Amino acid sequence: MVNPEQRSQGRKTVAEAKALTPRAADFSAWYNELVARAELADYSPVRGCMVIRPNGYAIWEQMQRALDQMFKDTGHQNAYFPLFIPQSFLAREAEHVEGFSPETAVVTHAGGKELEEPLVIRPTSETIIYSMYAKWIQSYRDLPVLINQWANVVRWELRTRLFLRTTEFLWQEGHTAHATEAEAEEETVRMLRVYRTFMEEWMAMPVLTGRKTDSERFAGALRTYSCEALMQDNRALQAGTSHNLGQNFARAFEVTFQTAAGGLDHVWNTSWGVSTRLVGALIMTHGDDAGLICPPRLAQYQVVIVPIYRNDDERGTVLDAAQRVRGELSGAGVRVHLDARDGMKPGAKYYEWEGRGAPLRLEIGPRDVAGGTVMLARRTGGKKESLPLAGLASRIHEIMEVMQRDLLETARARREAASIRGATREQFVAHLEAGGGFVYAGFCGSAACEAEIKEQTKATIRVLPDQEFRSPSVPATCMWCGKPTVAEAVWARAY
RNA sequence: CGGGGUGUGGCGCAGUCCGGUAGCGCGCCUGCUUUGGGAGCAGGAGGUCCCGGGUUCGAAUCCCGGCGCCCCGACCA
Repeated sequence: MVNPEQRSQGRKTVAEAKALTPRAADFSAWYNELVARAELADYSPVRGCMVIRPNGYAIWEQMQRALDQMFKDTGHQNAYFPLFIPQSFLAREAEHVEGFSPETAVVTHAGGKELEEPLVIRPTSETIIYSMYAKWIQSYRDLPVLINQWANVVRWELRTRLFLRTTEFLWQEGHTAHATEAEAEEETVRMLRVYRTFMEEWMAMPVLTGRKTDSERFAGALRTYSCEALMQDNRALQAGTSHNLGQNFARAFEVTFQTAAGGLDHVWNTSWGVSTRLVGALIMTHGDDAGLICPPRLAQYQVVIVPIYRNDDERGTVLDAAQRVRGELSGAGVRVHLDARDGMKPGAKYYEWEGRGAPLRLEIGPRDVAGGTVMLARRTGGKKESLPLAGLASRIHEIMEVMQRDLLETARARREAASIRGATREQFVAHLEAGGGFVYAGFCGSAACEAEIKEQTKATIRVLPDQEFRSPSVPATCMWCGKPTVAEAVWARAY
């Protein structure tokens, strides 16, 4: 017996059978299918954990490379602190322990015995790092301390999504110590700017920067700043944070130093981090219904060469030519891959590399070999074009630069189209109902008002925007309660 | 933890109502023919039907009890 569903399934075209769920139909299904299709990550046997597969890890490695250089350029060194933290350390800073206790994993047994003091698996490393800084810092001459670490952290999350929120994730956490509050603030803002630069110039992802309200502040920080991006489903994603920790941890861990004047003072700390969540941000910023679109600067392979041939003769000459092109591009600093798999039709390779987000594809067949040309296809669309072999590498570099810029501008235009400014309460609610996006409006500064808005609309204040993102004019009253505005705020429903 | 859904080859699903020993699409393997946008034909591999009990001559299917996962709510990079 064949029921109607089965028959219609049997009639599906190949394209239908293999297509991702379109973003417009179900954004979250699209995201999950894309991650699987592009082989970026897979679910692990442990709930909430993920395996980052080579294609996904390659993107993270590119991110790491770029960020690491930026950290070094701003005077930071890398170090490594241990995974295990004595449980009592977390408890030393009141707000911090309250913030993280519910989501820590704790080791109580090891070596076949119960431990005298349980060990927390780091959810973040402030406590272990500042306990060490207490040993290393004696004098103002030892300051500033500018250290970063690349590490894994564990937070026992209830609801997880690959890359966006997993129980264990990879990140970097910078931890600095300074002699004055002003210096710490300067560092906090400097690193926020580094993140913004990275997100715009490498990820081609536009972000708003600004300060978090107290309710969204990092547990234990004086002030938290963040970079906020808007995904294609018009939900906001916190992409990076930078905290001015003040002297909170310095007091808890007695990180003191002798001042030039001979006095004793606590240091001023900062911490800042971005995580593998950025891979999720990249997917949801640029991906389309065909799959991932990776900006050239972060792509594992910027150019993929697909050879086309009909018989062994052609195969020989075409592969020969393809290898020469690969050599030339590679020599010119282009990350290039020749897909020489036999027995797979060119079209199938096109779809596969499009799904994986490769920015550029070169097709080389007998006609191209004869004419001394290659056929170029861009992942971002448009007609294929025939390019002469002469000067190919520099042409490819130009095209990648244009593509990198266009991706950023397209994303920025999309974000702006989904943003409204100077909103009233009615416009705020209507905008969220209509699909969402960023809403700029007047805010009275009251935590109670903020909480009520969150409860009733699910929208949170993403940031109190930095100067350059503020609106030319801001309503004089809070869009929700009508009391006088103390700051402009940007709301959105968020991941 | 509350509400809803779901568990069947690697992936997506049908079969469950009405019990008879498992099927479809994609993927995978071998061979031949193919290759400028997801190849065709032929042959083949692969399943504790989530787990444990029960009912029955017989259970993917019915009953009881667990567990996992997904979605929606309270927390979060």
